[in-house]
Amino acid sequence: MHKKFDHISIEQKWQKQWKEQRIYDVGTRDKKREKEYILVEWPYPSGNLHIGHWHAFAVVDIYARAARMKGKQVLFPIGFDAFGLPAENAAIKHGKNPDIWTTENITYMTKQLESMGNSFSWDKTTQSTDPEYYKWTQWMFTQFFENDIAYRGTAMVNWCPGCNTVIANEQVHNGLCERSGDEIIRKEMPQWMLRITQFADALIDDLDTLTEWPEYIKEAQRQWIGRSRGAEIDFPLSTGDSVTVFTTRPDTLYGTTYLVLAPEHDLVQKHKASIKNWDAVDAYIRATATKDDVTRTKNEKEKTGVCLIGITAVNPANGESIPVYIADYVLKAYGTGAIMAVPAHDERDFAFAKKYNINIISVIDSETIDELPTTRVGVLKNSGPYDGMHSEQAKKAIAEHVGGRLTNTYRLRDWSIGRQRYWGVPIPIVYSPEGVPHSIPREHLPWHLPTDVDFTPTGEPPLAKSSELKERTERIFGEGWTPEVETMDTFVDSSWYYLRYLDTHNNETFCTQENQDAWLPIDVYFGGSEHTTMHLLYSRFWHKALYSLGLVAETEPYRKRVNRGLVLGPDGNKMSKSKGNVIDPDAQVTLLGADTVKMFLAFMGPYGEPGSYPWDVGGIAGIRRFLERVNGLHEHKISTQENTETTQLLQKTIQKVTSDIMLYKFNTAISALMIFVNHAEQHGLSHDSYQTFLRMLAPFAPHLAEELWSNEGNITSIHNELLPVADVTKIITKRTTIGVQINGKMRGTVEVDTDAPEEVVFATVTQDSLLNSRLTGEVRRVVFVPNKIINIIVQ
RNA sequence: GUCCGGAUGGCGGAAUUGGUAGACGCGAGGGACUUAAAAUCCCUUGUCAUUUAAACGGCGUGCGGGUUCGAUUCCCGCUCCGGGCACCA
Repeated sequence: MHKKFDHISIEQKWQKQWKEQRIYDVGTRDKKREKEYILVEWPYPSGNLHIGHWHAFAVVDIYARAARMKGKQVLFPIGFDAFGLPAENAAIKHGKNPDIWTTENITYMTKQLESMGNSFSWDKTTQSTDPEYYKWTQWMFTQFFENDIAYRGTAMVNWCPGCNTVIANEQVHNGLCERSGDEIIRKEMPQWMLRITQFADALIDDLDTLTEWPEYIKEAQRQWIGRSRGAEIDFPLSTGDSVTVFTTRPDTLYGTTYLVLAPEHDLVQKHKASIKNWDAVDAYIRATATKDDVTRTKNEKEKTGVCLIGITAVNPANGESIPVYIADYVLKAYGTGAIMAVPAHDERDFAFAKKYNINIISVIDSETIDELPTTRVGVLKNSGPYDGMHSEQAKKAIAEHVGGRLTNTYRLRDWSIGRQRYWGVPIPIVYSPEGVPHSIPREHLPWHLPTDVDFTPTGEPPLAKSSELKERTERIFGEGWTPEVETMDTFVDSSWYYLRYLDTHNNETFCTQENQDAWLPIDVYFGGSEHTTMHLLYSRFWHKALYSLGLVAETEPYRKRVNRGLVLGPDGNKMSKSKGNVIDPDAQVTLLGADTVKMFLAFMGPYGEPGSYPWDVGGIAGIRRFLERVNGLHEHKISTQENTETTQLLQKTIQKVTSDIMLYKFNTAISALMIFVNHAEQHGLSHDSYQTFLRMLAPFAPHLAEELWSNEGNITSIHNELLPVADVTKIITKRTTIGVQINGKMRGTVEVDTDAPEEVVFATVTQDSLLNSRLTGEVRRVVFVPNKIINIIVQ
């Protein structure tokens, strides 16, 4: 009977020792070794590590450890993204400062993280709430402000009149505020913005340089940015000025029979006096304002709008007078907030024109007979001098003819980063007595978050209630100066943390050029698919903005990106408290051990493919059984010569395991380890093979591998060893089994010498009485693939 | 509606520059050990039919076609599921 697998004492013992000896610290860059910067999305300190965190960090640790055991210098940092709403809500609920709540959570979760036994680079940790961190978030903002990347603009927001504040999209239900029940008004408000749209082309085009990103992630970003190529065209109005529309189809300009403005369009208010049916128009504008995007798309199957009586426009192509409408199917924030409507060639315009009896003129003669509307391109008709021209040429020709400007428009909008919240980075701006914004000079950074603040919601931004902040501003900048009272969106904090990890304690700069050169780019970034278009795009933008200011040397931060799958509850549903299907990792670790939990999560399915995997109670027991057998494997060591098969299998296992790890296919790597153990238990293995196996096991079950390694009398850590390298010469086998097909159907196998030629294999088949009995008639053709298959076509 | 994934045993999943489908694990059934149970170990396990049996055969990777000596893999047309986006001009 072998020694029991006492995971609790083994794990405690080695975690303590690793921590004391700091074996996973990276220290300074050692140029003699290749580097590998492995990044995992830093967690929010919600209070408890859930199974998703384990899936995110413990499984990636296999990859990190393997890289280290390949002799690389590995940076595998972890930190906390600690600003945000939950802390503020908890603070409101418990009357505690968010700082205390956050710090307590971080302390607890750090302990939980240590129980994972990960090889994190604990000497490189940081957190977004540390003033030494947000000092640089603020500094970068001031650089952006001074270079017109950050600006004071306006954005459409959900305004709750009851709460007297801006409400996030997810807090609006059926047009009503989740908290107060008041009807939400969509309105434009002044906001701090970042010019992400200025980088839209680079954000799309540079995706082509990211050759190691999965295509589906790049495609998601392209779609999110939503670049449309088209033209801006001016339509003169009867009021004397003009309206600019954006269109992707300038070739259909002759078919334009009306214009539509977004109800919120500036020109509507401007020409209030000229609009004869103002009451109806005004009512429509007010009705639109109460609709958030969700209800607008749900309930608005039918197109609605109001004609602006008293205002007409001129189609610049043919000089004809056309009516002007407002309609909520045109959005203020997209394009120019106004469209030229071509009912013959746009489905929405068609439905609208039918309803309001507007002219429909077809200007495209497509090859096939289409019912209107058709959005096809084709040869033009009813288009004056352009009749007979093809759409593609006509787009440019007609746009130029009417003085239009070829341009792109994007679905992506500028990033609004101001939040009327307490628990965030204060926006480092002060206003002069005249109300002009100025960035706060570097010597006053960090611009501390004040603590004399009542953060219970009243509608007023919490920072506006701080007398300390007010006094501080006047003391430094002079009487009458006032502070900005908004804080930043937390996506800002996480847009550059990968840079701070490289230089966590630097007081002079966010990260030295030397450290950047030493570690960037990030070799692989592991994360959740929910961040594909938000965080991942924001941080790429942030990096490009820094690049445009000469603060970083490369245009892209992440060389590879891997999105992991999702762990579901045992019932196959998403884990949630209300469903009672939540698996508590701490309980599993106590019961079965950290190595078991980690290996089970790795064994569930291929990492890096967007699947979802139910937690299988029997499955984790199977992993535990496997580790117990590994724990007893030393009893199968033999002092006599090892079986050749065992030697070969070991080499094959090394090959399989090491290559699978690099492909994030930890599931099949573990399967290969199991196959080896099954074999070794039956046939025995040498001392050398045993130790080689342990080194392969080390990334997967670091505690157990260390224990068994030390039991072998080794005095240094197994995690400072190198991964075994397969000896290919030992894998070559003398005999090979070849599949035999007759007329394309599998009929059996034959064993021949490896690399045997066709004649030999064929002869072997004919010597097999069963196979030979099927070879009736004339052999017409033989297809032979060496060492794999022979297919004999008869008759 | 649209874009991106996906569909393989009772379950999670293996295997694709087209070449022996179902590795590994779970579950299930049978057996050994035990007074008994747990644990452990051994055997069986895609499906259908035939035979006393060893065996051998038919079918089989969502559905219907196609290309090929050979298709889970490639092509065409569907169905269903998951995720993203959605009046985008």
